[in-house]
Amino acid sequence: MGLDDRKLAVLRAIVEDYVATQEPIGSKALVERHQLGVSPATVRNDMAVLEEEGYIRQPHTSAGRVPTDRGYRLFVDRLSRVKPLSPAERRAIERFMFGAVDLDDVVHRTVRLLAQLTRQVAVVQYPSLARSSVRHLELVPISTTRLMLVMIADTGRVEQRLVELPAPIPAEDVMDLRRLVNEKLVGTRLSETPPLVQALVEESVPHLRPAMTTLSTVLLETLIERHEERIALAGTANLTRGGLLDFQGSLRPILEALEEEVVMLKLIGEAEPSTTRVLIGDENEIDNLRAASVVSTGYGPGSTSVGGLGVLGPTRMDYPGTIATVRAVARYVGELLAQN
Amino acid sequence: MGLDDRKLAVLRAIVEDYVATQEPIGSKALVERHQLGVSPATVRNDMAVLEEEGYIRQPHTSAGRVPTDRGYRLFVDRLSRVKPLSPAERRAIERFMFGAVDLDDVVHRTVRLLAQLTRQVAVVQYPSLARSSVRHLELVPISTTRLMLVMIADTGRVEQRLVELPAPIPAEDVMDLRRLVNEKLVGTRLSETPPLVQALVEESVPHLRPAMTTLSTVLLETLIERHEERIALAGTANLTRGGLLDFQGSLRPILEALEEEVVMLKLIGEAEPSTTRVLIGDENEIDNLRAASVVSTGYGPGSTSVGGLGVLGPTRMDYPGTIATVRAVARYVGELLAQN
DNA sequence: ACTGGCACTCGCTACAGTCGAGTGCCAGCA
DNA sequence: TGCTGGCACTCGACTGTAGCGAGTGCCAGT
Repeated sequence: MGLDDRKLAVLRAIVEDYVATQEPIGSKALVERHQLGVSPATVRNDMAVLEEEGYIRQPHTSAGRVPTDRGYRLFVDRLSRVKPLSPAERRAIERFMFGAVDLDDVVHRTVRLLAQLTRQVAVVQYPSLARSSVRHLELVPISTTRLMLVMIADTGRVEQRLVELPAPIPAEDVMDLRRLVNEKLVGTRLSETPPLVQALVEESVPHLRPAMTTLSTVLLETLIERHEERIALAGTANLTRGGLLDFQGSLRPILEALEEEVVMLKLIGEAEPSTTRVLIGDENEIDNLRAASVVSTGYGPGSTSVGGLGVLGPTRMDYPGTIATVRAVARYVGELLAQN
Repeated sequence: MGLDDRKLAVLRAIVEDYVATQEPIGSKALVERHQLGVSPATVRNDMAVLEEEGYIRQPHTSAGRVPTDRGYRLFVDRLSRVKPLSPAERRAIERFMFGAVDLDDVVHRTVRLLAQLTRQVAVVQYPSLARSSVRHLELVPISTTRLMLVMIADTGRVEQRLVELPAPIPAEDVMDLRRLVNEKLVGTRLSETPPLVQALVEESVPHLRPAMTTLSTVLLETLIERHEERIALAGTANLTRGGLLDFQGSLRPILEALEEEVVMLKLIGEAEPSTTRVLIGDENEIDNLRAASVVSTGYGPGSTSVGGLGVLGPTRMDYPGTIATVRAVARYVGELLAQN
C-alpha cells in the first residue's frame, strides 16, 4: 500500500492550495485548479487513503481536507523543490544590508530583513561566543578597586563586565594584568579557554595573584558560562496575519516562547550552514509551539557555523519560499562576516 | 457646571469596577458594590451627566457604562492615590535585581521585572549616550587598515564600531591616536563632544591627520547621531490577556508600534525621574496606540535622568498600581546605577 | 433633591429551517 | 482492476424569529 504518484500529486496540490487560500480543500476544487486528469470521485478515493495514512484530515465531517503536520513533512521532504529567489528579493537583501557598520547593526538588519521577506517572525542568534575566539581583552580602571573588563571576539562581538577587586591595585598592575591576559588568551577559541585561564592564575606572580584570581572568575563566569548567547527578534506583528485562524486562536503561548531566549536558542542554534532544518508543528519539543513551524539554519564566515538564524510561523506556511529565503540570508550574512 | 463629589465618586466607582471586571457597569450593580448612600435612579441621573460631559459612554443603548479616555484621565488626575507597594512586591524587586553583573544584565532584568509586576508590556531605554560621558576609548587594531573603536560610557554602556582607515597605519600611531582621543574626550558629556572631536582633527600632527579624520567621522556618526538609543522589551505575551477585548480585537498595530524603536523612545524617553507620565488612549500621538495607555518615567543615578522606562497596556488598566510599580522600579534602578 | 415605578431598548441566546459544499459508497464501464 | 458518474447523506454556515433580562430614561411623588 504505497502512495502512488497521483496520490502524492494530490497531497502536493492540497498543501499548495491550502497554504494559499487557508481554506479546506475539496475534491472538486482540486481537479478544477490542477491538471490531475482524473475526476473528483477518484481524487476522493485518494484522499480517503491519504487521510487513513495521516497526511490530511477533515476539520469536520462535510468539509474539505487540510494537511496534517505529517502531511507537511512529506511535502517538504519529497514533494517540493526550494524556490529560487526572485531578483527583487536578491536586490532587497543587498539593499537592506548595505552599509551595516558593526555587528549589532548587522544582526539587527538581518533579523528585520528576514521578517520582512518571509513575512514571519524572525530570530537571529548573535555569533556564539563559544565558537568565537578572543581578539582582544581590555581592562579599564573605574576606581582603584574596580575594573571594566571588555572582550572583543573575532566575530565582532563585544562583551563587557565589571570586576570587583579584593584590594586596591595600582595602575601598573592593571597594565601587567592586561598584558598577561592578552598574551595568553588572544587567538584562543572561547570553548578552549577555561584551562588557559586556570593556568594564568597559577603562573602569575604573587602580588598579582589576588587580582588575577578575581579576574579569572569573572572571565570564566561571564564569558563562558553565563548569558553568552543572545538573540534578536523581529516581525512579531506578522503573527497576527491570517486572522486568528493560525495558532488556534491564541498568540499567547507563541509570544511566551519567543521571549524565552533559551527556548529560541535551542530551536535555531544548532545547524551547520548549508543544512536547513525544518520543524513542523508537533515535531517541535516545546509545547507552546505545537501550532508553529520553524525553519532555521546556521551561518558563519566559512563553512563552520558561528550562530543560527531562522523564522517561525504557522504550520501553514510557504515552506519552499521560506527555506529559500532563510538560506539566502544566512549565506549573505556569512559573506558579510567573512569580510571582517 | 461642575461635578459634585458624588458624581466624582460614581466615576471613580465605575473606573474601579470596570478595570476589575472588564464589563460595562450598570447603576444597580454600582450601588450594590459601593456605599454611595443613594438609589440606582439617582446614580443614573449622575451617569447621564457624566456621559454628557464625555467621561463615560455606553457601548450600546441598553448596556452599562464604560469610562472614556477622558474619564480615565480625570480618574488618574484627581480620583486616585498612588497605591503603596506591597512588601511582597518590594521583596520581588530586590530578589529579581540581586546579582546583576553588568549594564546589559541590569536592563534585561529590569524590563522583565516590570513586565512581571505590572503584567503588561515593559519597555526600558538603555542609558542615553547623549546624557552619558566618556569614561574610556579603546582602539584595537584588526588589520593594518582597520581598527575597532570601543567606547565605554560612565553609565556602563559600551559601544563598538569598525573604523576603515584610508591608509595602513603603524602600531605606534594607533597608540598615539588612542592617547590623543582619550586625553581630549574622557570625562566629556557626549552631547558636548562634537566640537571637541572637531578640534582633535585640527590639532593633530600632519602624519596622523588622515587617520584622525576618519576616526572623528566615525565617532561623530555612530556615537552621537546614529543608533545611540536602544531599548529592551518584555512581556508582549501580556497583551493577550483579557481575551481580545482590549485593543479592539487586533494586536497588530500594537505589535508593530512596539517594534519601532523610535516610536517607543518618543513614548518613554523624555521624563525626569520622580515625575511620572501617563498617556491615555487618544492622548497618544501614535495612531497605532490609540487603544493603549503608557505609564513612563525617567531613571538615573541622581536626580537627572539618563533614560526612560515604562509599561504599555490597555486603557483599561490599574493606573494607581501600575504607576506605583513603575516609580518603584525606576527608583531602584537609579540606586543600582549610582553604585557604579 | 432624591426615589420608586414603569415602559422601552437592544444585545444575547436558543431554536428551527434552509442552503450548499463536500463526502462515502456503489453500480457500471473500459 | 481502476476510474467514473450518480446519489443519498452529513453538517457547518447563515437567516429569521422569539423570549429574556440588564439597563436605561422619564416622570410623578415625597
